Amino acid sequence: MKTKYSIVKDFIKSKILDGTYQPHQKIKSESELMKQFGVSRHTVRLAIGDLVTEGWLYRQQGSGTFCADRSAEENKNANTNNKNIAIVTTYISDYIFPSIIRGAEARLSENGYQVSLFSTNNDHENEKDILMKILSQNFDGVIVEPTKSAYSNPNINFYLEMERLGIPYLMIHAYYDELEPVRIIMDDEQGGYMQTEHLIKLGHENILGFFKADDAQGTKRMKGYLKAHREHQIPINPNNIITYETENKRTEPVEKFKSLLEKQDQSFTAVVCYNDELAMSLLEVVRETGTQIPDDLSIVGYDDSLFADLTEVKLTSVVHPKSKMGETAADIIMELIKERSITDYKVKSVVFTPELTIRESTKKVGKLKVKNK
Amino acid sequence: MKTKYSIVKDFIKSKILDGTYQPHQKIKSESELMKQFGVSRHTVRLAIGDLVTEGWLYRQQGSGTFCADRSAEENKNANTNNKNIAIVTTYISDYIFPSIIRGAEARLSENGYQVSLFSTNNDHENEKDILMKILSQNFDGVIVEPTKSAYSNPNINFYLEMERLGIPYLMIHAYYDELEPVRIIMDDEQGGYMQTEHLIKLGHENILGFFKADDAQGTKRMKGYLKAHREHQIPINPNNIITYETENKRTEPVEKFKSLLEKQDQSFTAVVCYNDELAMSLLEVVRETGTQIPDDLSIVGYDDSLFADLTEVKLTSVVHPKSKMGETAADIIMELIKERSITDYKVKSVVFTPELTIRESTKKVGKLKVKNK
DNA sequence: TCCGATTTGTTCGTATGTATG
DNA sequence: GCATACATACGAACAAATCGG
Repeated sequence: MKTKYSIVKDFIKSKILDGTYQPHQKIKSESELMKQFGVSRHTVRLAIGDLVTEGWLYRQQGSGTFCADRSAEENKNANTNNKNIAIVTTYISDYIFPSIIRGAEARLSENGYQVSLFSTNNDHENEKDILMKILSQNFDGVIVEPTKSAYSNPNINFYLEMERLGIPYLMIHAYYDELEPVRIIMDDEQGGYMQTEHLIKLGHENILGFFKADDAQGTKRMKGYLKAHREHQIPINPNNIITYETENKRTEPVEKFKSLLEKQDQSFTAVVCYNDELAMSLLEVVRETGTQIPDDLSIVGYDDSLFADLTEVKLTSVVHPKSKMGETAADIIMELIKERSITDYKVKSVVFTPELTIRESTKKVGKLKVKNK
Repeated sequence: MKTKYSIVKDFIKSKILDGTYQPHQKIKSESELMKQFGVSRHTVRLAIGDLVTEGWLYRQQGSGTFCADRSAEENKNANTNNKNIAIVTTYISDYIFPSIIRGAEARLSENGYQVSLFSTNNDHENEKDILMKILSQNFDGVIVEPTKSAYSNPNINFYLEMERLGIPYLMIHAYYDELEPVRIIMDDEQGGYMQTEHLIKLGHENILGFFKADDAQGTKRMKGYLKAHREHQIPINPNNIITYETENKRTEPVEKFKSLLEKQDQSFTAVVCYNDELAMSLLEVVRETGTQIPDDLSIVGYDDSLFADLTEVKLTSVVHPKSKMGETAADIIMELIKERSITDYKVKSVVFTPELTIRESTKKVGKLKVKNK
């Protein structure tokens, strides 16, 4: 060991081992080391580079070179230098999830990460199995779309364990309130508000609202629906609010809507839908009864999905960031991994502001009432 | 990944993974690599240095740089008894892929396997990167949806290397002919035949055919289209066949269809579409020109996707097994892993027989011709 | 055994790009 | 906007090990 770079290397290493450099502490900059040892930058970089690959240091461009925290790293994950990220969603193929996954996968694989996919099928038991599996391996980070986020979660402990092990995670779409995790969400309350306000401004006063009850998005959108009514001093008819569970999403709301349409005394003129998927189902019913959209009935969707623009009646809908949300989640989980520190959720969380895309499914309320078959 | 040293690095790594460099074989010298890539020695050394620390190469001063023997190391990784399967698709979010992935994921996770997702975005370069990544880890099996399966594949070597390492893989949707892999496919020729024959039996004799040119499905469906014509002794008008590439799927066929519709002398009465996605795009055009489906024009889709049943004109379409295909692929890859033997592809391969679901978009040819705007 | 060509190892200098605070 | 710090890249020189003749 008489080469210059190995002298520099040994010097830095000894400073770490004798405690002069504590984990996450900045070490001398390259130029300082050049001066101190009277060597070229290249030599210093060789020394530091070796120590980085050996796990003693990490570099951050623009910021400096830091002492690595080797305490947590003692576990076996040191040998497998693969970068793995788990994505846990409720459903893989439904609706807008593919776009979110695509966005995340694209961004992550660009950066050399590998994506493992898990789906809970909206079941807490499955979620538990998956979290256990994730915990028993060595993922660098986890992106979670919470299962039944409106309810209390029996798997909180697994997330806490993840924190204890220093595995960063973040939640998309919604989050378990108790955890205060970093999250990438929409302002769903604002979204529900915008759906409803749009209709109110078109003169509608009797507005049906369909909301999913088992996820936080649904309850928040309903909150926005109520807020819009209150702020515009429109009385709320409790019978106008229909909630449903994910399991029954294909039957429950459709049947309730059907029976409401068939009532002689119904007088609603517009519908706020939890999402475009539901809006499509309701449009199906509407078509059968011969009701005209938007002449007889206005309808607002949510997510601005492919459906919105595809069908005969193009749907007024709230824009969902979709793949953008996936990309953002990917970027932030990578940041969290890089920092390896516990971050206040407020620092990293992102809230997307909803926008309304107005198409053909909404219209000023007219004299016409919804026709019964 | 666009830095010069990473290009050199990837090049060398790919040579190792595709079997060009065998263990202990000498690789190109630094000066040769300098010439080959037109870069400085520093850059070459950076690339090689990385690969040395990652365990792919070892250097011997005065002698050269050599491919490392990783066989011992593979065994070390092998004892991490996680069951991992990679799924490689062209696109994640498009269309019917989410259903296939869901089907496979569900079945695999039931059996304790973990699914890693990769998408090539229909680009051979990406496919190569992904195959390299898969080869450098320890996957138990790989499910591949081939990229541009109609063309010759530049990454054959990586699949051969997979075989050499005893990693079972299978292909879905289509396959690279040279490899004769186990495959889960549809009888696309039969599908194309059924689409066309259905129209012929309804009296149509002037049938447009839109086919994707860069995947095997497209060419096979076209083959079926031609066969149906021949067998029913309907003359084929070459101008009736339109092919397009995946990259242009949103523009090329639509524009060609538009210009055909606008022609004064056009006389086609039906359209065979490569898939429902295309059919939807064409329906959009049709709607703008005021042409009536199915009175003025019959149209047949393929895949029986969500779209088929969702729109105003419900689409006659060939049924695609979708999630069933994913499940089957999962079952078979698990069998292959269990057997750990080289199986004749004929034993395990599955060919789904297509069925036609007749809905509202096709009708007996009438006196009416397609109207021009 | 020595020589010379080749190949990797170490070191210096310089320049420009990019991220951070 | 600016200085700082790391990232990438080019060029050059000499040292040390290897190998064939």
